[in-house]
Amino acid sequence: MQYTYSKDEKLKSRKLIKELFKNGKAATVYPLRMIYLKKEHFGKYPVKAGVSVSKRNLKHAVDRNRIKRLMREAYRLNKHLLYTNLEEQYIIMFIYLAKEKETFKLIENKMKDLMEKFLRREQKTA
RNA sequence: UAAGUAGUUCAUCUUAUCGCUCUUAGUUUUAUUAAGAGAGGAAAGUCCGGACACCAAAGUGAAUCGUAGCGGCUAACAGCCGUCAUUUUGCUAGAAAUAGUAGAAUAGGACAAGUGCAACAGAAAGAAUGUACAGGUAAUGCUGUAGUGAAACCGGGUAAACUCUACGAGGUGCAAUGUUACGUAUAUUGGAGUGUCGAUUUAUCGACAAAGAGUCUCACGCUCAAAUCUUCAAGGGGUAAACAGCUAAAGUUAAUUAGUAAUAAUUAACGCAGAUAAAUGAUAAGAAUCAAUUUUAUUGAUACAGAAUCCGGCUUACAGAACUACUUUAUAU
Repeated sequence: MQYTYSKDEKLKSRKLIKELFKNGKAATVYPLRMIYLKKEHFGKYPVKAGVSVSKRNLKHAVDRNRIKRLMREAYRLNKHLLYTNLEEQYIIMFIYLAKEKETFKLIENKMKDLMEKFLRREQKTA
């Protein structure tokens, strides 16, 4: 299993992001919220994912960068949960809801919980 | 030695594992391998000044805005340096006025164009001239003194009051702008494209007048048209895709020379981030510094803050460390 997170695995197209926010469904494990949508994106990987932190919650760019890096790191180390269990292609956006900075350990644990919650829900509907 | 003020420099470090962006080279066909590079003194606020780009000349005047002793530096500036003046603080001299010296501050042109404003006190704060006393005249606040006040007729004070003077400023910003691709895009619908005169090639040309559009506001000036066209309005769609712009630059470091200095010149070395839902990171261990507890180990903290076209400034934020200068206090000689 590769623990990479290269350009092809990132959600970059503005068009896709617009569509995601319009039609996507949400799952929350505080302080993280996941917005996801089943969508053929013709990439090589099963998932395209991005992260986002609201300017309203964290005022300084330094703090937002820090949280985004932690979230990306947590996703990178745990994405195999999604890759091994998904058969169709998805686009996902992770959003940080808290107004304070959190540690990496907490974010990683919540990320795992969130992914499991997401998988359970998708397998039920499938 | 300690504390304070000002200035300058730096602003945690090392190793391992797992990653990200760019460049180069290879493998070889779209993935991977190797090497190298990868945030700041403020990258911040967006407050000034430029470079660069476009606006169909990028013009003149007005308005508006800005600057304001003098000289210099600079691509330019509201910045910096020097200097004069004024105000002010300390010290020294002196009986004092004041002078000398060290530092700090200053939106520091003009009230001899016009208009406005001036608490309290005072008759009166600007059309001056009341009262008392004295002097003087043909006559009169004509003259002096008293009284209030910071200031009472003096070319009075006041321009971070209007105003005047001198000088300066066209506007919009890299989502500028150019190329390519996608897209039925010169889509579609509606309105307007006038009048007079002259020439002839008889449907074109030229001149004049009026209207329209553009030129940030106003005026002038300038520019813009003949039907697969121009302009105005309505109105729907689409990309926010790729490349260029995009980082070699008023560059950084060092030395020498010129200059009181800001700064400039010469020589040598270096070649120093270019992302775009946006790279420059995460985790673990150790070291360093500080604080607390306790007593020699544990716990906690390590600031302010993250490039977005690029430079020069200003302003604001900032744990701590080092150096320099000055001031104060204590100790020693």
